[in-house]
Amino acid sequence: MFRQNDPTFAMFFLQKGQIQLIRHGQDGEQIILHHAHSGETFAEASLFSDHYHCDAVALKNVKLQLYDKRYILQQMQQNPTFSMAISAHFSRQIQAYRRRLEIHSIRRADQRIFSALLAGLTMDDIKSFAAKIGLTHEATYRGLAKLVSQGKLHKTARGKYSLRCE
Amino acid sequence: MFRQNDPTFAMFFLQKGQIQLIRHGQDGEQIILHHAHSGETFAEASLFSDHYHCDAVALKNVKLQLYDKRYILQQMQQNPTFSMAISAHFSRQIQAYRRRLEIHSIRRADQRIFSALLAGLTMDDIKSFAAKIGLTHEATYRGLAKLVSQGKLHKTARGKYSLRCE
DNA sequence: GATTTCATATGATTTAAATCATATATTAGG
DNA sequence: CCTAATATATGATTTAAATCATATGAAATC
Repeated sequence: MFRQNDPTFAMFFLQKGQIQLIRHGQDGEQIILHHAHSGETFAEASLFSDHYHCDAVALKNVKLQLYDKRYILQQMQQNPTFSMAISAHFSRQIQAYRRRLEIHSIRRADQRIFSALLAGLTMDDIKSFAAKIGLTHEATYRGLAKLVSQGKLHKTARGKYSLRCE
Repeated sequence: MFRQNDPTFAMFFLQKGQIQLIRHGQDGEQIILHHAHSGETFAEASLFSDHYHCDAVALKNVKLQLYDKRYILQQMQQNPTFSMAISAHFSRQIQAYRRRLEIHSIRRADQRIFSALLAGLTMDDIKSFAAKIGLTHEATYRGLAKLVSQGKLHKTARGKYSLRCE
């Protein structure tokens, strides 16, 4: 999508696929800053910066929407309602990330999985869900099975689970 | 600071202390949404919501700044530069949280600690640093000792560590 | 100044998730 | 349709962090 130090031109909405954001240190080491999954926006901070500070590399075939930086900034200048909407969107993301961090701090796999589902994290497929919440897929399969046996989850189909009484 | 369902009146900057944000579910269960540490803002989303959606409870003696909601929204309406500054602040926070999530996904304690320090996470005291990165303080002490023995960190004093060549 | 409290630090043990292995169901591709 | 690749699922083993325990240095309190 873009490379570190490229001039910024847009922020993105990832409709499908997966994007990895990597920063390159001066001594050549790579730091993974973020894995963007489908349904997420990324490179928001590029709106307020001249150059991208990391690479955005597609890990799967991706489908994405591009939001032109100049257009957004212009709208923000002219249209307070637009600004407010952007800010509101950002603040909700901050909220969501804080919650995800708390979830990541839960040590027991089954509790972590359950909290993640309560928080509304989507489980498109189990392997990427496992990665999202910082567990191996094996631990996630076992945790899901445990939650089903505890009656906290309902298994609707192979690989499909739903919260009870939701 | 506030209780769930209270009408929103402000967002906060926590100068000192620790605040826990807790949501109460309908069946009485408590969900920890966030632990705010000194130097962090919280309740940003309250700017765009009528009622607080969680309790904010002080865990230590706190010192905080209060940003009046009406004033901020009024400024955002009238002053595009202000709006942009708020949005830029939010987007940087999003960036930082994403990075922290990646750090949380690193399994080896020493690597997690090192990445956190590289990312610029502050280590005011080791116990709260350990909590921030999702490790026990014991694991953190051991990880720090290992990093020192590997020559990646320098121990400047009891409980004080610094990155080499920074 | 003595005492309590807490952070730092490390040793011993337990535990649960990671890892490695394997099997089956499902999907994708030739 | 057949084969290959992948997701789901679970068993066996390893590993490293959590837990429990203990000791010391530093700061706070009386």
